[in-house]
Amino acid sequence: MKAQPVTNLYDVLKTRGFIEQVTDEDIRRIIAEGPVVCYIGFDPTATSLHVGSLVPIMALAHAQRNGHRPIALVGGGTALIGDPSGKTEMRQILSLDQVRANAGALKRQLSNHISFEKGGAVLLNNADWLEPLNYIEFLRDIGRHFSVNRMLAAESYRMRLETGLNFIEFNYMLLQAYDFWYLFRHHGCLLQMGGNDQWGNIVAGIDLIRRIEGKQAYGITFPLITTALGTKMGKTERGTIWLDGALTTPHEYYQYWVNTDDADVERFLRLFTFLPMDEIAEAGALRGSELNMAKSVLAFEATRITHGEDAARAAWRAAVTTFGLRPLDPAFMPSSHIPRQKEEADTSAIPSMIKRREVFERGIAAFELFQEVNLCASRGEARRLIEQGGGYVNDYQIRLFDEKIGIEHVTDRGEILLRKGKKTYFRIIVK
RNA sequence: GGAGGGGUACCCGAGUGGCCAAAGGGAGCAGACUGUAAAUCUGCCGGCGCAGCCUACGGAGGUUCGAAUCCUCCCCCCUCCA
Repeated sequence: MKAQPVTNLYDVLKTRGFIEQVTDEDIRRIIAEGPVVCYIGFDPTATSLHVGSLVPIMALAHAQRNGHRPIALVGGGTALIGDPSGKTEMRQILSLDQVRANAGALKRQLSNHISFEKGGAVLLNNADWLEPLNYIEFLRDIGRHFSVNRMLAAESYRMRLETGLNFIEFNYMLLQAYDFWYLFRHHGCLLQMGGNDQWGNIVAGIDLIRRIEGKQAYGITFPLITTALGTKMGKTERGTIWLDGALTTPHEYYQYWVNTDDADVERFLRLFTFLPMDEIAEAGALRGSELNMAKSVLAFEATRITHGEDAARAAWRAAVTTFGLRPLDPAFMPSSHIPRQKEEADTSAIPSMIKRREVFERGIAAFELFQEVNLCASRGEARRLIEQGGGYVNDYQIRLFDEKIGIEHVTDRGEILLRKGKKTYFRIIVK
């Protein structure tokens, strides 16, 4: 093993495609001089983070890997206000209880990517300092530093000035600026990162720090990541790809990544894995169906990062059993832990449901079964699916929509494998 | 508060008494072609064992043999005036 080359976090982020805007290029020099405390805010607006939050999460992980100290800030306080940036309508304001519950879930998930062990990353909740704020004091100490004229000029508000912006949302920028100042003062945080829609809020924080402390702080924003098709990251036909394994199984998660558009593979390997850049460049040079190897690696690594190695291997085995093995040359992307040759067939990662043996002794119409396991939303849909030739049992195409599925379909593994179309599998465990 | 415009399926959007389960587009699903990619082409796209029935055009009533379409009241959104 050769020694790890000295890397600059800024360069890492830059070459991997994380940087859209920087408030001041000096940040590169400052990062080179020593460990820096940096922070990114996460809104606890849902019970889980999703793939769309992966860019900031990976950025924090890179910071940690390069010897810096990341702060993940849960916006428990600001979520009570609602950030108007980049939104055309007012966001639903969450209740205190919802925010608290979501903040807890968020904490658990972030710890898959970042180590909060002693001396590592820090997880803070801005409710801790925002809630005790006193309105009059806040206006006198913080509010006086803000120019309404300048705030109105901010891109994040301009759009909303047309549709309407109410006072509570208008204050969001002050609170986020206050967060940055608070973290600067109490945690020595010099750098805030965030999505490009956060630019105005980040700059406001830097200004506030300059005014109160007379010191310089920095900001980096990430590009908005969309797929080659122009869709948002992590949003699919079937819904959001969550990071919580209970909401999106590791198998679905793996499948999401393995279905990446050709044009996105190299970019996604840079953003969503830790594999070295030279290996990624090599993978990106592949053409046509060869790119599928790179997609497997992407899927495996992305799944490994959020769900762990075991889950990733199980998802890989399920993919290999249903879609066939693609042997990988050991010399191809050697840093990846992806299995490279045949392992035992294993479908355990495929979503499943337990059904009683009697059901199949009696026999059940295929379309009914497809609807019952939720492969189809209604019986009508299941019926159409099968009539159009998209229904399979154990990889045999069903001809009649009401074909009886019986005990003879149960495999020696005690399962029935249903398939919808080319790639949606469902496993019935017969007990 | 006054005047006007509007609320149609997942989204956009046509329809202004029967031919409307509602044009067209997008999204989605399936099939063909492929590489678990994209593009393209074809079919499907409210529910129900489906030549029939049920539910649906903001909500509640009403007129009519028949209403998304006409009338009344209510709710919501937008524009202009105050």
